[in-house]
Amino acid sequence: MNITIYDLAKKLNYSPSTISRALNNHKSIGKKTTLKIQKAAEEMGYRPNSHAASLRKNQSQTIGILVPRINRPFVSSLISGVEQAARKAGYNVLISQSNDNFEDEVANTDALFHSRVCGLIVSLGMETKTTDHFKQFIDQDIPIVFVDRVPAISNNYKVIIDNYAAGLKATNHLIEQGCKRIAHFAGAQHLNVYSLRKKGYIDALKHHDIPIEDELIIDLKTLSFEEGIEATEKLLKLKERPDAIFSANDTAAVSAIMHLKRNGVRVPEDIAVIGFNDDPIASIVEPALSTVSHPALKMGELSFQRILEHTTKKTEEGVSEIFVLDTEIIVRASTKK
Amino acid sequence: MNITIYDLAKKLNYSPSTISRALNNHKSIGKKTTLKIQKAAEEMGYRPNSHAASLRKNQSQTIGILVPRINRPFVSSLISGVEQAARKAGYNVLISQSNDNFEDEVANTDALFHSRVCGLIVSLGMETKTTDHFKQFIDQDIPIVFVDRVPAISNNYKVIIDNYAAGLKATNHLIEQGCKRIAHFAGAQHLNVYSLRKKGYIDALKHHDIPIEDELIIDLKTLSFEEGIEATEKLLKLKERPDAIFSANDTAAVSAIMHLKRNGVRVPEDIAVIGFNDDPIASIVEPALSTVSHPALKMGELSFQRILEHTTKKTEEGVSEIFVLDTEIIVRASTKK
DNA sequence: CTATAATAAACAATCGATTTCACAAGCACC
DNA sequence: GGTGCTTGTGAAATCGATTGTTTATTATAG
Repeated sequence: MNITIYDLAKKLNYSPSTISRALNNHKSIGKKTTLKIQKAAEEMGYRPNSHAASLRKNQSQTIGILVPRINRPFVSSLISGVEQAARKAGYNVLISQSNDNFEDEVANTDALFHSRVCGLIVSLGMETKTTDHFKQFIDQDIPIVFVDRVPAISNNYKVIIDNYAAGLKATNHLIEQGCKRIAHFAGAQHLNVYSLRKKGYIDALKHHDIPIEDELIIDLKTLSFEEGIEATEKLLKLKERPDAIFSANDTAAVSAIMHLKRNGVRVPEDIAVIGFNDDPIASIVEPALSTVSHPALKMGELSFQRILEHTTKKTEEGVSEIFVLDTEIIVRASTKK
Repeated sequence: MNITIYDLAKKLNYSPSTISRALNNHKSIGKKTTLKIQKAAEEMGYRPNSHAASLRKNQSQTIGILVPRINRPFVSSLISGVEQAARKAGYNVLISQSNDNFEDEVANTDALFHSRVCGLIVSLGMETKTTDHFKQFIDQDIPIVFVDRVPAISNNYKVIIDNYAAGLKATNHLIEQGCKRIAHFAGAQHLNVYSLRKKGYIDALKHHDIPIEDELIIDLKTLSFEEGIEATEKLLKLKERPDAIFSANDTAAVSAIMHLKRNGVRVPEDIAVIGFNDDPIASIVEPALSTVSHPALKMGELSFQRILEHTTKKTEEGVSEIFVLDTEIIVRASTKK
């Protein structure tokens, strides 16, 4: 049914080994032979059986992606970027989601490992505090690229944005707009994306000699729409209300804007709001939400590049490289005082 | 490095074939033997090498997904649903996107075919008018499930919503709100999701003896944000403006609302708007957009179920079944006159 | 107690590509 | 003309699981 290298061998009067080598551009095969074989393979519609190759090499031309949830704007764009780059290079992409559940994350990691992926791209779940489940990859020198939500371990690649700088920039932007009492919706602090944003926020205030007030910093678990409303409610009850909010994501920021408006608070005049991610909803809410843009697609592409380079260049074991991408403050109506 | 059935065979003093059969619950192996072997496999952390099995069986425990674009709310939810169900059943999921480009769609279909996926879930691209590239699957009795954007061919499964009924319902809803001149933003008419929605719209008008006016039906290519604005602009220039818009997707509907407001047209008082999909932006825009909800996650799960049943139940070749899911009109402020 | 059937497990071939080792031909050199 | 080298190719083992065929074992019947 399918054409194999044996069929080619018979047809061309070469041995299967020669066919295999020619198709892989092995240097030990003569140029004209290689060309002849490749042309014939093309003509006969030969398609390599990737399972056979994977079995023999104990590795597949497939990379795995593990994310908390596929259907989030940032994540789906990230995946899109990975897929795009991988497909172009002839790699397949296996996906899995942990639902921010640690056990699922471990199980899926194992499943991808046993699928013999040649590389793994991971964005950690909310609950993840240990990383033993990734050890098996490191042991076999299978590259792991952590994206966005990364752990503090080494022996892997990291593709991230400078969350600290972004936190600084966002807060500075509010200060430039004349805000003096800036609140912060912080995410789960054991995830460095959120703790760094908070740190940036705090340092920006310090640089401008603005006191840090605990009542203005609201730690949220998931930064959901509902939590955004609750947090906003808390701020509204304060004796001295803030004049700005820096939310660690857009979802909470948008819900804040909507809740503020419902309560007769003007945005940005009374309270300016800036978010994080540049989700589609950010440009739809009114006033449009200023935010920090996250180059999701590019992060995906870059992540795949890391794996490809590691795989092909055969870099020495145990490399750890961190790639930091730029963020951009997108100024919209919600912060234009 | 990895434990194989040979290791198990040696350890337990059985032949590899017995091990294999025991692990697959083959009836020709005694009960106690089966149990003993399975327990030992578990204890030793045995993991089957899926590539070996795939090679031998010429088929993998992997299903392929082919969609136009991963990072669209409907699609990423669909994928999420598929992944969830597949993972639970021990299947892997390969993804690929066509970018609504026909050549990419063909190339990716081929790639998935040669990856020996045991089933394929497809949502067609905008440009797709022929379906020869799927023939290879049908020939080998590999199940294909078309979702949402489906072709008119048989020998496959289809998981869809009743677009005609949804078009009817949406239009009827507007009529019930007292609208008399209802415009329609129609999508590419060679895709039946859009032509059926339009048909529903037209028939709803007919049922209520409302004349169908060509100037109120605006055919759009992609229903993008920009096209939504252009279409709205056209409507505003009409001598007699409509009092409602039924848009075939939310993106164009939201951009219409925003453009209407910019032009001093009140929504819903002057013009009511209803969309389609229930994207996140629908509940953020003001007034919140009424829309037709699409059970994306469930469609994904169901699609996978089709494949699983086809694969395990070994149904006769050439079955074609269509699964039609319910839609729901979500009434929000944009249509409450 | 033997013959036959039924059950349990082993043998060996197979899937398709890769890769180690071997080998032959061609050439240069002394 | 023999030695040593390069270049090009082939034979055969291998990766790990599956499966059709055989063999060994046990149970049942006569």
